[in-house]
Amino acid sequence: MYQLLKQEGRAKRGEFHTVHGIIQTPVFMNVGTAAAIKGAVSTEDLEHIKTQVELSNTYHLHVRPGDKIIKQMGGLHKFMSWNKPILTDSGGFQVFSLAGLRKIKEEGVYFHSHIDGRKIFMGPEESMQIQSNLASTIAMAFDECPSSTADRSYVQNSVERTTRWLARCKNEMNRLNDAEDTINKKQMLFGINQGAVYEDIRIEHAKRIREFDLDGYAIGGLAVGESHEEMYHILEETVPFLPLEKPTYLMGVGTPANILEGVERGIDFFDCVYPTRNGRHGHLYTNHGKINLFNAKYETDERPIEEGCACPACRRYSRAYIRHLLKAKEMLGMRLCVLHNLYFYNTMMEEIRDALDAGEFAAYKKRKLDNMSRKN
RNA sequence: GUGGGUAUGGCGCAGUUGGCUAGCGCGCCAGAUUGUGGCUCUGGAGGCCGAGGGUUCGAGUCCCUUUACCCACC
Repeated sequence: MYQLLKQEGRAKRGEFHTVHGIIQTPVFMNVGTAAAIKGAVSTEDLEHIKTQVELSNTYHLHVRPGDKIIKQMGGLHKFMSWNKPILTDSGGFQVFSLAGLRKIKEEGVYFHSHIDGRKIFMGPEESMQIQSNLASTIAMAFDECPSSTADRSYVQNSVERTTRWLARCKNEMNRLNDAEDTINKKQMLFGINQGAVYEDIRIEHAKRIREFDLDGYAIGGLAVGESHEEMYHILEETVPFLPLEKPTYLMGVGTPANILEGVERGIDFFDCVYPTRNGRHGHLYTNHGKINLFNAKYETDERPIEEGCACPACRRYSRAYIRHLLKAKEMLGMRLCVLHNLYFYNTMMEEIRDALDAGEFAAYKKRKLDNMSRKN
């Protein structure tokens, strides 16, 4: 159940009640594709860096270790020892990101496993079954994410198919939630809006999927090659056609600036690999812009990544030390960097919520953007 | 002391029978990366080839001298 607490312009401040606790929005979900945040980050760590929601991937967990094994182990929460909300991505995005390894048909998608090459079929029903086995808090509908450069007729057909798939997802989810051996009988379902950069297709699709009365609505297929301006424009045009009384989720986005712009346009949920992937590569977010710890100028830098930061890395380690760890390929280096970046994102979301509560989001956003663009 | 070997950008090396603005890996520097295949990709800076002399139209490549280091034998 979503409760809209406050609005500032189109920006929403809300609470999303789930069987695994309340999610304060806007929120940034921390990406742990294979039931783990890459970089040797434990779920215990997540409790220290303000993580509210963990995100895992249906496709990856289906391939390894197998959703049936996870069900046997009591579901994803028990398996990875994390009792707060988990959102599972449907596997739909892999249709896009693993392009070349797939064949899309009306019934679903044929993949080749990136692990061992074996052929896998996944359609709406399979995706729902897998996600039900994983027993995540929120399941995502199985969709197709067409390329941002796909032509109009392709996108039109693709989106119509995604709508048909959504109907099948909802039916299957209802059936599974009623089944006797289902772990999470209150699993929620978010639908996904598509339409590439064609605003009329986006709007039409938004109207269609809201008729399904889902638990939340995502906007997919953005930040895949189009410009930031196009992305913001699509958000401005599309979000107003999604129900205000339900959470909105901008999938796969993004940079801190993207998130601030997204919040301003009415987005509640975000997720992105940036803080984790960039952390592993030594790119660290600070309030004065991004820094690359691999740079030689940090070789003898005794300062923490960011002065005043309370994350596990900044509390006791210097840039010089962490740089050394990264260059020596010590796991601890990645770990500290990922922790810092996630802490940065999670803290920024907290600041955004506080600003919204105080009715000062616009001012906060401007200040944050100004600071981050400053050279240091 | 004798014999042999090596000296080419920060490090490790390629450089054919001497021939265009001397390459490569790593490193360094700067970017990219948006529902993650622990990656990958894209640029950039930096050597006049140990030093000196000679042969030649032309030498990192041949000759002489010299210096440093390595190995072996005394």
